[in-house]
Amino acid sequence: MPDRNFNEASHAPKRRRRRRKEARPAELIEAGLLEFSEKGFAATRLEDVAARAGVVKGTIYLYFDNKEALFRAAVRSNVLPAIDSVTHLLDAYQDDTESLLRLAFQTIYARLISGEVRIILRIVLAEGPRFPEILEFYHANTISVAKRLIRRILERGVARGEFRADLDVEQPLVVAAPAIVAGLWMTTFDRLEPLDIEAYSRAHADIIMNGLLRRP
Amino acid sequence: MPDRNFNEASHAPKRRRRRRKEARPAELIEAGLLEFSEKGFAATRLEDVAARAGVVKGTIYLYFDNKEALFRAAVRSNVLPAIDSVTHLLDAYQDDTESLLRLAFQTIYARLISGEVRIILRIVLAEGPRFPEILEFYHANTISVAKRLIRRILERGVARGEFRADLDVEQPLVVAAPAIVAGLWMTTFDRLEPLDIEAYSRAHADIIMNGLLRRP
Amino acid sequence: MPDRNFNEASHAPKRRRRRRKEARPAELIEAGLLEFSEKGFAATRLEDVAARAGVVKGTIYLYFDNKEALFRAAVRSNVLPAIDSVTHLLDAYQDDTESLLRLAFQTIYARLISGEVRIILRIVLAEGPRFPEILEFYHANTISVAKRLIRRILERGVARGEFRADLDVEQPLVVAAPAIVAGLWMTTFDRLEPLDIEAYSRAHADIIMNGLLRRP
Amino acid sequence: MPDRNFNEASHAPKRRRRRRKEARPAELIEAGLLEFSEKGFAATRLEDVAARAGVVKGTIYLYFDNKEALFRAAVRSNVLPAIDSVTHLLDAYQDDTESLLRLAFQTIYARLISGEVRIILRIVLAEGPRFPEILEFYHANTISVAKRLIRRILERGVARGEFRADLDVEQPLVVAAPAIVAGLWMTTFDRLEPLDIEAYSRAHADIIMNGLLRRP
DNA sequence: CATGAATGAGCCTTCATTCAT
DNA sequence: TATGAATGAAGGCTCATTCAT
Repeated sequence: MPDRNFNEASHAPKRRRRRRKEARPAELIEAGLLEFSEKGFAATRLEDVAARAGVVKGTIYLYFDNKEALFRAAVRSNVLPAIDSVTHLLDAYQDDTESLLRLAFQTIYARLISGEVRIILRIVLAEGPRFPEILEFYHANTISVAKRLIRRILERGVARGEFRADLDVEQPLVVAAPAIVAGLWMTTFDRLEPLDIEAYSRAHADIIMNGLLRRP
Repeated sequence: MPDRNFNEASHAPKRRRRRRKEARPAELIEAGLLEFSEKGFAATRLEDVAARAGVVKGTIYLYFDNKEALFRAAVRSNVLPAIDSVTHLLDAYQDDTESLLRLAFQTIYARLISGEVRIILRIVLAEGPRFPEILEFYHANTISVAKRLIRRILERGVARGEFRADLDVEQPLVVAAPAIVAGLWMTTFDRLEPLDIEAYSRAHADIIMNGLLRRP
Repeated sequence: MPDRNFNEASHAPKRRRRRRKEARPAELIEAGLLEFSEKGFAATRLEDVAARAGVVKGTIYLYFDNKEALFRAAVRSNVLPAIDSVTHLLDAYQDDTESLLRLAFQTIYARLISGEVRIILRIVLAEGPRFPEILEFYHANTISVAKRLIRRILERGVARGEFRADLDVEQPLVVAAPAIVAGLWMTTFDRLEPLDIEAYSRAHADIIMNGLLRRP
Repeated sequence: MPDRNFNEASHAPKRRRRRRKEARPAELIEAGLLEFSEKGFAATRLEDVAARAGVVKGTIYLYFDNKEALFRAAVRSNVLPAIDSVTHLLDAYQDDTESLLRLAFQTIYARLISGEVRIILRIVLAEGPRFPEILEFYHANTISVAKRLIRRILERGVARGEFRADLDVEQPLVVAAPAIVAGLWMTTFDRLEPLDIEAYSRAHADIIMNGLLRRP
């Protein structure tokens, strides 16, 4: 049970009023994210979300119009940050493209392990068909950006003569796919057959790099 | 003319719409498969499943104990056949491993396009966490078998000196991952950004093969 | 499971046609009686009744219009016979009234133990309020007759100077009540606290006889 | 669907019918008690119970887990108080045992007429076989206590030389039976043949007392 | 006569949503 | 802001009843 005893305190010990106004929804979004990812949209009960956030059911409606609004907010919440960090990498990079791509892989796997990204990914795949809007949003803000990113790396490698000249740079998804599958695996089959993420990511980088690099 | 119903019978004879005498359970499973994949388990209404199969709600219970039993049956229905065809390929193969793997890729993509496999895959990923039993079943009967298959191909390649000696044959998932991602893409983002499955699968085979083969 | 294999036999091995026509409903009534007494009217499933009689659900409708009709038939079935035997006793009796009443008690308890009577009694008490018709029927054919019977015995005892002159012969129910309670006990609390029916019926006869007889 | 109070209502703010601020569960139990006794457990519709209590169906589930829980609560509600009052009688009694027993009879009949006790008794007898738990509870808290009570009175009478020495004090049920039967009669056959409760209870006390007392 | 597949109405139960406090 | 009691609309499941075979 989270702390709920600072409510009646006349002087909030921590946050200013302006912050509090955003603190509550954030808690609800966080709680919603977890519930939705565990149960799916339809099977998630707002009562459980509320309990997880330490409030009662009705309180949710102070911040969100309805269940779907909360769902959308939850999905949107953690999407953007995941991309930016990788994007900046590329712009300023000076070294050879192999190490750049390996760096990108490292970043991706680090994020996969953290959990947030995995959860959202699974939710989007699971509920996407019923929420085209979310699908669109996720595609535009995550998938599409990530694809473009990989593609630019591929183009860079080809342009600099590092990658094979006959590479189809239009298919960056192929290059990233093993990481995506790893993320899905960790939210599904991992309990049945744990994935050695270390060895897996090494094999991923190894095979793909080998497949991309120009033969000497 | 029947001197029996001379009374107040004002209603038409109301002939039952009799379908082809196909197996009922199979029709229901088929209908369930589609509904579940569209809406997810919780949001699927048995009434809709029944309607899709041309019967009424109650009829489902003549063949399945409850909603979950139907769900399980739907998932199980199309799992087994998908594997066998590929397995046989390997046992009798005589040619070089590259062409063997390319053949395997071809088979995989052909199945992905057909739809059935894709649907099940998405359902399992989406609802898996709430149905450990199904996850287990699918893992044991599909994922696991497929992984082992790819691994044997990799081992064959290495053993015959065709693939790189330092290849980590313990990570066959990396090799197959792009195909899995393609399958998922087609059930989610394809409407937003259609995947050129031809080019994609070519790039997949191209990059991976290049990554696996020994350098001359 | 009763025999169901004589159905397709072209030559019925046992009964003539006329008998069979009554044999089936009797089986259903018997089965219904048991089910109704165990579960009550509403909770009894015709499927269970049918199974108990070795037929399928639909067959019941060949003999009874609906569930209620079967229920009525079941209740009626074993009512009449229970009374007659006692009635005849009285008419021809020559001995003293004490032994006559003791004989009646014996008969009543013998029947209580057999079960049929008990079951019906419980059903009538349980479902009576919703089936006034049955209540009426049972009252007219069983309760009322039994009451009149006891009353006549009481009157006989008073008339012959054997029973107390100030006895209220209008309340025969008081005299029979312990037997009724015994019957109910055996269908309800007996598992929790078994009734020593021997000692109980002796105490019943003892106390009541003592209460009825004239003081010397 | 949503707000409907701004529309065609000419006036009337449509205030919720707010009952007296009585305890909700108690109202529901009261309503349930009546419905169950009229229709039996299976045939009782929670919608009717709710309507009787002035709420909607769903409200019941705020206080009770399910139909059965409500049923149990209804049975329990009126059991305990019914016993205590009689128990106290015995402990402090100083007078002769005949008047003590007559007093006990009076109390019992007074309660029978009030209705609550009768209703519960009938419910327990009717639904008992399907609710062993309730049967047990009722037996332990009512039947058993009442039996012990009567027995103690009988023992007192015998010990003081007031009742016959050869009395079987192990069968107190025989002594109380006529009252039980009266209670059942009033919930079943009374409409068909009204019971003169005055005369009946007098006959009961008269015969039983006569049967118990030592002959001079 | 009997079957068994199918129907359709009904009820229990859940839960998103509302609202007076 | 937050609560919690209450609502009302579904949806899962059951089962009496029907009917073609």
